[in-house]
Amino acid sequence: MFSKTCEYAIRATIYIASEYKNEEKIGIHDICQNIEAPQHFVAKILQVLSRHDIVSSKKGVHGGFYITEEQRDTRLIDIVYAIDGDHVFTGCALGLKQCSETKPCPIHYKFKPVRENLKKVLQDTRIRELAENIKKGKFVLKALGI
Amino acid sequence: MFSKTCEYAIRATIYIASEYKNEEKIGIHDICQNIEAPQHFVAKILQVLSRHDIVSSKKGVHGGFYITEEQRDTRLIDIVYAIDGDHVFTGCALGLKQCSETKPCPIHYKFKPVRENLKKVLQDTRIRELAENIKKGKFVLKALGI
DNA sequence: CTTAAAAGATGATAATCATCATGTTTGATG
DNA sequence: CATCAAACATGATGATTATCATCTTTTAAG
Ligand code: FES
Ligand code: FES
Repeated sequence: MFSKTCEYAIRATIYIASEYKNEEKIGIHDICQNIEAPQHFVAKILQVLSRHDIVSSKKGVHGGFYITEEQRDTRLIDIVYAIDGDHVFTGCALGLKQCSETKPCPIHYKFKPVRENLKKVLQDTRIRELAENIKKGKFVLKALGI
Repeated sequence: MFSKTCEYAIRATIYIASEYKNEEKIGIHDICQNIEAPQHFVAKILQVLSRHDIVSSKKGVHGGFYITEEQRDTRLIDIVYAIDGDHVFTGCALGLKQCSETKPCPIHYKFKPVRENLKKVLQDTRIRELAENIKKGKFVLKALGI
């Protein structure tokens, strides 16, 4: 559904939002350990998110990643757009060069509700909410056990 | 959503089903021209579909690909399983090693209906129906114009 | 029974995506 | 103002996916 890059981006953002408080920035090492992801790769991804104003960062001693109150309102769809682009929403499910309402592929109309449903979910879901749920322990950001 | 391999697989199967009649097998060249896909690649894919009993083939003079009446009842989900496996249905949307109901990721329950909807569509759609619609000219298998 | 046209099989190359490594810039702190 | 810990930037490697090429097997037909 999403690229791995995008999966890591979402998990990292949620983790930062769930951990950040009292101005204490979160280090990349900490992040990667808690979302079980490769450090260098996630570092690169977070730089992109930072440029897109989805997370914030600070260099130097006591630096790290953090998230502002406004950024907590980021919707999942913003992250998907920033990383994967709009392909999943506007591309043809069967790979035609153009997804078109007038010259559609055979499954266009069958897929439309699926895609609209997906889009709606991503549009309606904000980082704030997901981070709260992580804090409450309702959900996890890495597989437990083995 | 699907791999390119899977997209080509579905398009090729639909094309074969829409063209095959009077025992005249369809050649790979014909197929690829009409679905706008790379010939060698699709040839390889069709061999896999053939082994999975999704399409049929015959070697030699007047050989080619064709589809039986039973094979026309193939559901899209069968093709997806044959080519892409079950990842799209059972994998975690955020890339956790395990998608789990008891230790889910933050978007598990939000995605559940999307995935179920997707699965239902793929389960309910048969090649026969799609091929009929192509014949009627309601849909296309390659982008028109530029 | 030879030929040629077709799919089948296998491996090679190319493109894309994911991951790793290395050095540079920034900024708090003593 | 020197130091060091952090993110930033860029490029290199590795893995996976997509595509291409070459040869083999099958089979209708002359
Ligand atoms: S044309 Fe294929 S999904 Fe719209
Ligand atoms: S745990 Fe992530 S989708 Fe089920």
